[in-house]
Amino acid sequence: MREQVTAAILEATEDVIATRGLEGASIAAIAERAGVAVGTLYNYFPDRDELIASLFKQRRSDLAPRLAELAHVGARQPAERRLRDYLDGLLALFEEQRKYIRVVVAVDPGGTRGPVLLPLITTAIADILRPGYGKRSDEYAHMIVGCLKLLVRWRVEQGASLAGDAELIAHTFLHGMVKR
Amino acid sequence: MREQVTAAILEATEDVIATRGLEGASIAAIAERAGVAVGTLYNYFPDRDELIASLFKQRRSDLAPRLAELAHVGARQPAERRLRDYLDGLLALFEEQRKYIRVVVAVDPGGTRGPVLLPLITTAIADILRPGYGKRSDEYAHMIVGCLKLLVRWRVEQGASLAGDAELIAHTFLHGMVKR
Amino acid sequence: MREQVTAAILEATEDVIATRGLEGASIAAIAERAGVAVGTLYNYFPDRDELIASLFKQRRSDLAPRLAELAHVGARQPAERRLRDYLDGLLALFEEQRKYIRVVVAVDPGGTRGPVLLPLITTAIADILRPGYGKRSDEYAHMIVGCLKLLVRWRVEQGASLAGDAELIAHTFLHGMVKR
Amino acid sequence: MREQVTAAILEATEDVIATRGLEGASIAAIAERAGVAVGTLYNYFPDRDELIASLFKQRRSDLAPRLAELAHVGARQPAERRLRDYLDGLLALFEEQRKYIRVVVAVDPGGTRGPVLLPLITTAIADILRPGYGKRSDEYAHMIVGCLKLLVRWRVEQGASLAGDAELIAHTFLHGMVKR
DNA sequence: AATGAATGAGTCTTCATTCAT
DNA sequence: GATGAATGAAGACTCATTCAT
Repeated sequence: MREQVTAAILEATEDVIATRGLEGASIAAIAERAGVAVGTLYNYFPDRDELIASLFKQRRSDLAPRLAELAHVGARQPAERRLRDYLDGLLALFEEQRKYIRVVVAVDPGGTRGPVLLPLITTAIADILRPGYGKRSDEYAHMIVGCLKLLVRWRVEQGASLAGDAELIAHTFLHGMVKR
Repeated sequence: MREQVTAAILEATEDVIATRGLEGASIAAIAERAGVAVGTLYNYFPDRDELIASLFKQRRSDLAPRLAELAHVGARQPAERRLRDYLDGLLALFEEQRKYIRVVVAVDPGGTRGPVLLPLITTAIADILRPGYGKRSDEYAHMIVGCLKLLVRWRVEQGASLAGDAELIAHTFLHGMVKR
Repeated sequence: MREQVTAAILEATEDVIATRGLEGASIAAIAERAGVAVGTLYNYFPDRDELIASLFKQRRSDLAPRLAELAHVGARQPAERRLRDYLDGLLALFEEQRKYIRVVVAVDPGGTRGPVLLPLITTAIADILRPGYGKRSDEYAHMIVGCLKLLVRWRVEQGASLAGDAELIAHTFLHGMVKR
Repeated sequence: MREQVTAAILEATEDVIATRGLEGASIAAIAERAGVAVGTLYNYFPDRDELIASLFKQRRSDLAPRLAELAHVGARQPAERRLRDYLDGLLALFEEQRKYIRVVVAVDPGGTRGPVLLPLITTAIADILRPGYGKRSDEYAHMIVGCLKLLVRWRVEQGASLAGDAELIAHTFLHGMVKR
């Protein structure tokens, strides 16, 4: 019961941030979207910062194990294969979590106060690349995540699907862009 | 004289946004950083929105012609060569404008209210790529700009130099990552 | 409930304007007089202008029908009789609304932004006089209202009663001043 | 020299108050109208209140002796004759000082902070009436001044002349309104 | 436990006043 | 003396947070 209200509030928060941005996410707006009174929010979260942080924490704790799993799949495989598979799984996850991903690509920066999703992914990719790409792997990881973020943001803005983007990114980083 | 104060205020604004983000850039904070009284800001800018917009407009009007020039260099060259040169020039520009670039990579999204730098670059890159890469060029352009943004943000956070990053990005997109 | 708070705020506004004038009626002063916090005012009125306009609107919509009624009483009577009766009713109304009348006599001018009470009265008196006094009735109406305003302001300042003033004004305008 | 600048500033103040009202008479507006810098005003007047008070004081010290003279004319005459003459002289004075009179009829209330012209006139009229009208003379004086004020304000708004108004008021108070 | 009105600290903005040139 | 940019106190308004019901 308490769980359900908590979940509803977090979902409302996600909605409002996705729609109006972090600054537009006033307590009043969130409460309205959640269909509860302002005071009720404060029965579930101590303050606005904590509420927003909770959204990130919640989604992260949903996604982190799945990301971890993705990262460990085929640990014996060559880096190229693992990258491909990781991106594949990642974008499937994104497609499934479209709403939250809108938040992620809209908000990211800001140290520990943001969704800490992209840093997580960056680390995972760096780890995947390390065996084959050595000290460059951190740079590549940041580059890949940058790609991912802006490409996905663009897709989301256009209401387009993410299908094919894993392959697009993987191929580009492994072999370069494809001439027509 | 008036020019100098205007410039100092814009620089203070840039500083504060780079440090505390757009929302942390209160009039009081900017005035303090600029070493002037609050009221003085209002002798130079009609209100906060206009002040911030002016920063973007100013920097853009400094950078836009140089970006345009970069985009036109070697128009007869093959796309690969042009991309390399463009990124090269771009990162030199970034290095020169480090402070403002911190703002750009920290703030970017947000329609016409932000620095409109990255969209400008995205378009330029797409134009460069179009001859060789056809309909994929928009996707590639977004990807490259994503790379650029996160890589640069990372460099800036670490206080590292951007030298070599143009080559890194260009090579990666043209040929894929380099195995060690 | 909401009605009561609204009424209390309007009354506080009336009080403060009567005491310190329109310019002295700061939001802080009104809130303090009303015994509520500043923010509370904004739960009831969108901004200061609207608050003050509401006071005028409210009082006017209370008084306007009664004024209209007064104006129509004895429509068949001769102008002299009607004027006497109108002033009689008017001053009874004033006596009853002493507080608001302080505002009216302190503030009046200023187009549609003020209490629009005196213009209303001027028109009514001009209409009453027209049959007997022709084109002079507008001048007489302004004169009578001027009399009324300064006489009432004087009475209010002295804490004196308005009883007898209707007769005083009516007699003066009908027959001239009375020698002792 | 100093006199001339002082006079110019006071005239500018008068102008601005007549045009935009007391609240619209900002230091900046007055300085602009006077064609001097803001700082210059403060070489002539210690602060805004003093500046405005000086305008009133100045005009009053111009007008007071003339009013006093008017009040003493025909001291042996009967009250009726004196009232007529006083109003006659007064309105001639008003016509001559149209600009300042706009200020007077626009601003009046506010104790000693306003132009103290009307109270002066009220006293004079009461004194004139006292012999013939006894204890009523104060009331009549306030009434006459009220008449005067609103009638003049109305004339000024309409850009009309004040000729005939002295006779109009005098006759009305002596004999009542004239039927057509 | 839910409600939503009340609260008041924090922001933006204005403008009388000062003071270096 | 004149100038007008700089100053900062004061006022309007917002919104996260509290609390009586």
